[in-house]
Amino acid sequence: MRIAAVLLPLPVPEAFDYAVPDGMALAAGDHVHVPLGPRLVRGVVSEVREQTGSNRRLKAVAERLDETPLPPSSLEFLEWAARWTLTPPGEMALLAWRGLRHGAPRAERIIRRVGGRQPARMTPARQAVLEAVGAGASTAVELARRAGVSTGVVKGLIDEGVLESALVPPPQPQQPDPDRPGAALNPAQAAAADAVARRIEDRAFRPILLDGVTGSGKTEVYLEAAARLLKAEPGAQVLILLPEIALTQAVIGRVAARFGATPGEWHSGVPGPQRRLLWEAVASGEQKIVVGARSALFLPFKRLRLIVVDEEHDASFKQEEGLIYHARDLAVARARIEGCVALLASATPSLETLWNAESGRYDWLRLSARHGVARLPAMRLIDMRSDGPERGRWLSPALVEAMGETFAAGEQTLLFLNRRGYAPVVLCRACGQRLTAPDTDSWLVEHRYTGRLVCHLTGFSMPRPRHCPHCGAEDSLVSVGPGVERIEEEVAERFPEARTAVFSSDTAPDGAAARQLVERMARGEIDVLVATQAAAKGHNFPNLTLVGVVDADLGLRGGDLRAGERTFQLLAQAAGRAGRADKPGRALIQTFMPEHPVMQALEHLDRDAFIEAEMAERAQARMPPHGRLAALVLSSENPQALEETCRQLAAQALNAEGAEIYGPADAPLALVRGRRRKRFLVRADRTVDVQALVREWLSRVKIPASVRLNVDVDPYSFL
DNA sequence: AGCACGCCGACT
DNA sequence: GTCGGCGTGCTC
Repeated sequence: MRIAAVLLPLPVPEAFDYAVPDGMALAAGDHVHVPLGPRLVRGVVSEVREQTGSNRRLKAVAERLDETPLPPSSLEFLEWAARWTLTPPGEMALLAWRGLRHGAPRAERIIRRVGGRQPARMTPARQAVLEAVGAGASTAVELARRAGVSTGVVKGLIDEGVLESALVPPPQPQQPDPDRPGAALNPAQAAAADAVARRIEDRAFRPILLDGVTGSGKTEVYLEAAARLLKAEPGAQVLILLPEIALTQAVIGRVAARFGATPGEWHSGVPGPQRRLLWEAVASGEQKIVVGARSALFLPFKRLRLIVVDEEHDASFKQEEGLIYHARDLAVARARIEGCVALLASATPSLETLWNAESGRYDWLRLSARHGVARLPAMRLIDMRSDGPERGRWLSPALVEAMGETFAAGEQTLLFLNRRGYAPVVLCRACGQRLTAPDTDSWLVEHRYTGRLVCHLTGFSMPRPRHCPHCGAEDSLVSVGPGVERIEEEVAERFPEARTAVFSSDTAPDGAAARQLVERMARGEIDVLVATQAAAKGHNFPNLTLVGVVDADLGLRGGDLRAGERTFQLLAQAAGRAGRADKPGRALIQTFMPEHPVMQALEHLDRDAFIEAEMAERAQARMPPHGRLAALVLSSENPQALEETCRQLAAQALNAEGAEIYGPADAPLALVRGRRRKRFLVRADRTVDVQALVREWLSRVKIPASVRLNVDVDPYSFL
């Protein structure tokens, strides 16, 4: 008798065994329905083996589903990732077949013009429809929406034979043409592309760091390497991972221009049916190039030969909610399992990656020259203790003066402040209380455009009240500190003639809105753009010559491990926006601690010195990348159960050689949505298997159902 | 995650 | 005397 191990989307530590009914052809990777208690659930077979001893009576697999199976390397990757992140393997597997939740898109009914036929009677509504349809084709609903008329007008034109409707099947993946001429590469780019291509030809696992300053042309390098791969091996597949959905459109455009074919697009914003189509095309090998966010890592590639992790240092690769994983680390693991190249690209690589490059575990390719004639911006620190603005203002005289010069020259300014909304804190002048979301410790942020107070942690929001909710005083609430909206207000006061805009996840909530803002900026329709990190990444504004960092110290407060590293990366990237074309740029950085190593490194654009100092500090503290961390966050609505669980965990904390367990401590946000939160931190030397240590520790303590435990291996956020 | 089992308050 | 609240525990 044969046994199938089946991964089920449950919080259980291993696959469940089922008997394979006689005559059922079943293999690893197959999708099945199996009985679980009183119900039938869906799962994926991880292994089929012969029964050895008849120990237990097993239930039988109910049904093999007619779906594309997961390829063996996908399964292997999932199981490895589950062990690495201490996630139940079935829940990890769910990420891989989530793309199958929807059916494939059905053939779509589209409307198009018939020859040059004109309607017998022209009306303004009909005119609008004919203009909207132009030479292209679209659905009736979409067409009517664009023309601003009802679908009845469209129908009338169809009846008259001016328009016709036709069924078009969903599009097939477009095949990239690697023989199209690419961009002309400078010698450094050509050498790097050649080095990557040769590693790919080795057909072996190899991580490569592509380390190049902003504007040095890293994208061209990896597209050229991909072209050489696709030419040599037409069945090869390439995955390009990006930290944010907002960046996908730009890269998709670059890929399309290089290869004459739109790549597959994978992220949460893509509609379900389209995702199903891409999933199948990736599994069959039809889809050669995929551009996506971190979850694209779980696609069922048939012959993955190159994984690119662009902006590899970006903290957005760390998934923080639900399943917690770092897509960059898992990308390297997937490359190892596939036996292929992982190319990590960044202008400001993470310490982890630099450490691997320095030790020779990764190849290290450097691009130093800025592409074309552009030079790095002139950096200047502004000491806010001596040269700051008057009370209630946030822009220093030096920055305002520079903005004036820039504006007078007809050039653009980017003011960078990584803080959404109008004011980060609202407090009552009468009682001194700060407003927070219900049953939560985090402060409410004032958003003046919408007139609401918003909790950025829980999503709670309310209209700005007239009375203090604590003491009832009227008109006593004051907004403390600046957000991007407040900076824009100050700019408008100081430069009434300047055209201003705010770029944050509030003003550009989706890709389309972001693209629109970027285009307006690129066309020169905005003089001063006030932006959060949403605009710091990857956009090129030729007429932008001044970058002002409003509060450079923001990311350094709160004292988490990577505060310095992250601040350097973010601000170096923001400053790098200035002066990309032939105009010299400058960056002014407002700080209360100009002597801080991060500020010194920024002023002198001396990344290497900063990295060296930071690395030495980490080595001293035996922190990553010189050591490893894991965080356990326990939360519960029941304070007694939480206390008791923490007490037991603390009592069972094992003292292994080269590892320490700290805690329990109140998590920095000790109360979220009515749940109290406690935290343990494990620090270990690199020689210690942290996952095994945590697994062993947790096996000794029974966690009651009322207490939720989140294990975060290699934590990034310290909330 | 579901779903059942199990032990204490308001109803025909 | 039952219906049902959700706390606890198990599912191959």
